[in-house]
Amino acid sequence: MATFNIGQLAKKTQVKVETVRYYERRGLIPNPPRRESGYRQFSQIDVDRIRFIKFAQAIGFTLNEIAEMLALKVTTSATCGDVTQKIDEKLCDVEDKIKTLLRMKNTLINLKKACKEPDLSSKDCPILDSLNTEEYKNDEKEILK
Amino acid sequence: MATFNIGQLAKKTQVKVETVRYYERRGLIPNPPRRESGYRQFSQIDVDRIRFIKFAQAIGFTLNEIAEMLALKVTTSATCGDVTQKIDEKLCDVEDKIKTLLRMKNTLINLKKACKEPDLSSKDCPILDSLNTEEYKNDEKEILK
DNA sequence: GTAAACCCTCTACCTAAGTATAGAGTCAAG
DNA sequence: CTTGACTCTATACTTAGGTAGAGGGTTTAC
Repeated sequence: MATFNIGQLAKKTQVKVETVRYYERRGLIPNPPRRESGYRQFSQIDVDRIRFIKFAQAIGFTLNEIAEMLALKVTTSATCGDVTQKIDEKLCDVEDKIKTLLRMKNTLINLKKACKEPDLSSKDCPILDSLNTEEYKNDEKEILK
Repeated sequence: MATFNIGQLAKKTQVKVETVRYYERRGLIPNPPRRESGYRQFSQIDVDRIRFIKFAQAIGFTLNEIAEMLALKVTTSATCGDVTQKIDEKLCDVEDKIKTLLRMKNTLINLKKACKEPDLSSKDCPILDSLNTEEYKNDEKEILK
């Protein structure tokens, strides 16, 4: 089985060398065997593992959550349902974030409408002006509810 | 004009005392006058300022960006257009984030579909199993593009 | 056989937005 | 006049996910 050094692993996975060592410290990849010199020896399994980590990150999992999922893999009593439960939790997170961002978007659009005259001096800008008035507070309540 | 201590300001704005001092250090609120004892004296203006900061944060601006906007207020040459430009930039940020989250959501839904049998042992879970196969990599490309 | 490129550990640093703590001084009520 | 609540500064710590550098050893190609 082909083995390679940390630099080659980093290249294959598009990750920095320091990041690989960081993942090892965090327990996200197993402690690799070492050569006489102390050089780490990696294999294809580690490549797959790091790609999995990067994929899971890209869909919104944190490294802690990824560690939990990887732990499931070695817990023989864990079921497929344990994994789908984590997916469901993450789905809720993602949906909440989307809702919040949509509310932000609406508020920004409303602010923009309120501020249509590009040549008004900043003194007269309704947004900066709101610092001295109560006007934006409706939006504030809107966004926080 | 009524003045009050930092604790009262914090209460009115639902912010921690340390956070008020932090905002002062960051230049987000002006250095307040002090009593003989060194106690800070705040007024309604500071209440409004902190509420503005919290509002702007809630719609996605960072403290640095908020500082920039506050700086516009004192730059007499700044126009209302300068503010709408910042709003537009933030609108793009927010829209990008929404797009990314929607892609994440789709991928999560697809993963969930792939993993329908709640009683399969984790050995057979298609997601954890993907660690040893190439299967999830299509999703990976999907999400990264 | 030597120089470049690589690897090792350990420690510190980065962003963002605070939060916490120690040790000291101040204020208000009883 | 004392006690408890408040405030002051300064410094360090937090989370998350890395990144950077110092000071050394190793490997490889010419």
